[in-house]
Amino acid sequence: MSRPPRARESVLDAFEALLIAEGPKAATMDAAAQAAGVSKGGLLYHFASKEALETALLERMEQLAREDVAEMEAEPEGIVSAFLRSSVMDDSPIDRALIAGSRLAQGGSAAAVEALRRVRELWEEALRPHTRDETALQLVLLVSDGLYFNNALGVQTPGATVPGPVPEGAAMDALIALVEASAR
Amino acid sequence: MSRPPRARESVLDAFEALLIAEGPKAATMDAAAQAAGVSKGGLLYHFASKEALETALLERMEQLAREDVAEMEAEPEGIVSAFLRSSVMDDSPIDRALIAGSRLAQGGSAAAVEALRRVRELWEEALRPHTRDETALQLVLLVSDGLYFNNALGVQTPGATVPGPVPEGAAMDALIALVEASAR
DNA sequence: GTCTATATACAGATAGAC
DNA sequence: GTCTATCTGTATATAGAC
Repeated sequence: MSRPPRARESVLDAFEALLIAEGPKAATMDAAAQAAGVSKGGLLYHFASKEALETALLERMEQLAREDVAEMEAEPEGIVSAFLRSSVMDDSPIDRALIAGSRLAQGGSAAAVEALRRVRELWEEALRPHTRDETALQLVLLVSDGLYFNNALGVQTPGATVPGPVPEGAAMDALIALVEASAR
Repeated sequence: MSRPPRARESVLDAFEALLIAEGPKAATMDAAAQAAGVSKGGLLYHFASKEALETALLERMEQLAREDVAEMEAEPEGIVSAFLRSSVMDDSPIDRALIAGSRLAQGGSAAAVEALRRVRELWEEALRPHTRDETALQLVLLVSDGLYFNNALGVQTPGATVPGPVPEGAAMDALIALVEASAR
């Protein structure tokens, strides 16, 4: 764990950025190497295969998710509210990691599907003590999944910036209030 | 519109099935041709490019979505309930089309993102008269998106059949009741 | 630890026979 | 309308120099 090589992290960041901005098809090892400023051979020293590169990205995602849950549990506004608000994402490391992981999952990676499922279970366990019953818990999780899904779909087309189906500002506050009232 | 050639529809069905079962990476023109029982040249007579193949699939998806909304509006149990229940999908043509379209979207197709956005607007307009306000409308749509997203992620790994994060049976009934109470 | 050069495989697409 | 054969580009991965 000590301190991963600088170049290794650069490659991982570049691969993640490519997945987010251009999708799994464009996120090739070649493109990642170029974006990270190393040669293909250099990349392959750190990640012997594409699978190894993907695995490393997913491990980083799960680590960030664990840290994020710990932070949310300390939020004064309440974990349900903090959880929903964080589902719209604002370019934080965990948000970027989750979008990239989702791209891998939909691109066909079984490992990514498994990793995302584990992250969702983490959220489920953290939220359970703060919801009335299982139905209310599922409501909160599903609204979050919906927010996340819509947001993730939009990211891919940077030119689009569609007014977006995702509530913002006052509309988001109202939605959180409605879900909290139903769930608590 | 009259009556598309049989072989053309077979190719479209095979392409859709590949997207669902193995993801966008495995859904190649070659694989689609083989699964449909035609040669690559035969496929290319009907669809001159991969883009044309994808466009045809997305057009079929939008047509099915229009028909599906019309049917839901006639449901006696109410459109909100019918809409949520249909979000868990049961291998109907519209469900399969939506999953395949979502695979294309996450695979990087801007056209697929646009098509899915149009379908979502269709739902939005059909549900608006049956919800209390915009916040309630967004709640219903987001829960549906969440159900759909989770279900779509699961499909890809056929061996998995994870107990799944998606509520079933009585749990689903309870969820629908909770959303309806919040939204109506 | 990072590089260049190269092998292998396969996707998308074209040409033209039947 | 469907086929075979082939071209071209590009992705993953290997070999080995520096």
